[in-house]
Amino acid sequence: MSPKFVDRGKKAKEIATAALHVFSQKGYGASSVEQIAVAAGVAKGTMYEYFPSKDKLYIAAVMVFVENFETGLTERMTPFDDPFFRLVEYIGFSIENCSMENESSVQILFDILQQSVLENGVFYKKKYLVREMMQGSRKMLTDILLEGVSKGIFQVNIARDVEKLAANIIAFLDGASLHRLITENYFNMPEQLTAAMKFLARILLVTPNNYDVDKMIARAVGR
Amino acid sequence: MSPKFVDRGKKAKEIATAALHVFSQKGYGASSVEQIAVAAGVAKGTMYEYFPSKDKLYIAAVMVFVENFETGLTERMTPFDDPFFRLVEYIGFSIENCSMENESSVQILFDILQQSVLENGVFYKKKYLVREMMQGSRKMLTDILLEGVSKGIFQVNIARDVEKLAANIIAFLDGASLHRLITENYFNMPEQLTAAMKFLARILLVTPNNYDVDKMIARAVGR
DNA sequence: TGTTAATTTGACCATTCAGTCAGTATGATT
DNA sequence: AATCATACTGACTGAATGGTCAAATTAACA
Repeated sequence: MSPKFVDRGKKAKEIATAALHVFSQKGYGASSVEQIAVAAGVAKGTMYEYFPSKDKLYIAAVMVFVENFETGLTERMTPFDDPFFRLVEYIGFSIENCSMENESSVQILFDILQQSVLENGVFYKKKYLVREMMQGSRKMLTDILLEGVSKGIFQVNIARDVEKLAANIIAFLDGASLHRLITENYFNMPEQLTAAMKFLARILLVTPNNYDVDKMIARAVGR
Repeated sequence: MSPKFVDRGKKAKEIATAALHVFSQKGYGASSVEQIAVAAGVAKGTMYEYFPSKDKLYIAAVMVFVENFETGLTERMTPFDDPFFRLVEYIGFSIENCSMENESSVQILFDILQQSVLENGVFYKKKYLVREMMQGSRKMLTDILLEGVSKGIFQVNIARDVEKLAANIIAFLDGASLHRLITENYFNMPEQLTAAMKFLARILLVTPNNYDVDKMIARAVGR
């Protein structure tokens, strides 16, 4: 009288990770539970043992994505002290996340947004979930900006509307990632971002001339 | 010996317009041909009389969208002479296109992008089509910028990388529209764009103090 | 090794949907 | 009114897929 036992939490996460792969390649609608089951190396029935529906499975997969994203972002920024360097890293991470070799990351992001916007989307009635999930990385950015102000590196006046500025920078990065995917070689991400960063440098920094933006971007991207 | 006759071109466009409505509400995947047929007031069979497949129907619908978009944009900008005013109108049009009362317009935009990015999307192998369709509005923006330079209103140095600047502005606008849809009231579009426009004004204008950006945005939005 | 409950499986069901097609309706022309 | 090519219809088909469940498998323990 003692049954077989598996670590259900761990297995659920494995399945969710496999699901993330498939969902990012094909999007929610075109990914079948069967496909995901194959990718996860289990039978379809097992999927429903761990997740009650395709929707819930998707949400779990998205949560894995957000987790990975934030971990990657944090890892990348921690080595740097100067807020402006951290900002460049933040943006560099966005570039990498939409490089052609590694599209899936942006693709799932847009699938998430799609699912929030369309009438019958998974997140249509649950936009608060998406907002919550996005809060993490926005907070990181806000913190960088405020830190820059308090260290006297960024101009004081940005502190008043930090939230707005952060939201705008993220909006721009997402838009840029997106255009990069569509326009392929026509939209050169490092060049575009270098251009944008130069503007940003002029707006943010107290002493713009202390930084060589071109060199910083080049280094951040050529990781 | 003389058959019934209908203006097939006109009817095709009517169907495509109805299709655009449905596609913007539900996205490509979740819109059924039957639904579109009902919306267009014809039978499903008739759809296939005018469009050989759902994909082709989608492309036709998207073309209607792009056409409408460019017409609207042009109409809105023509009354203005000053390039900076035209720029504000350009951006104001983006705001309107993502106001909550009129979401469909942004929604179809993101569906298009989704269809370009996902493996099995309608535009996945036809990204050039999307590029072509987007060229129109990008050209308008480039023209505004160059005109501004040649009239001595915008700084000369932006002329060198106009294309990049234009691409970045559009990327930002798209990203902003997107975030607006998800974050709903948390992302206040006019405020966000006013903030962004102020930065842009400082970067673009030779004499920023000649313009009252707040007032201009307020007017452009309160149309 | 046998027992037992947890775990896994995949055939099956019900539904949805793109696309087809045989037949019906239309209306310009004679 | 009769003709007939064009236009239109909607029932049908075949394939895909979300979700179920009875039966098979597994592994901890006695």
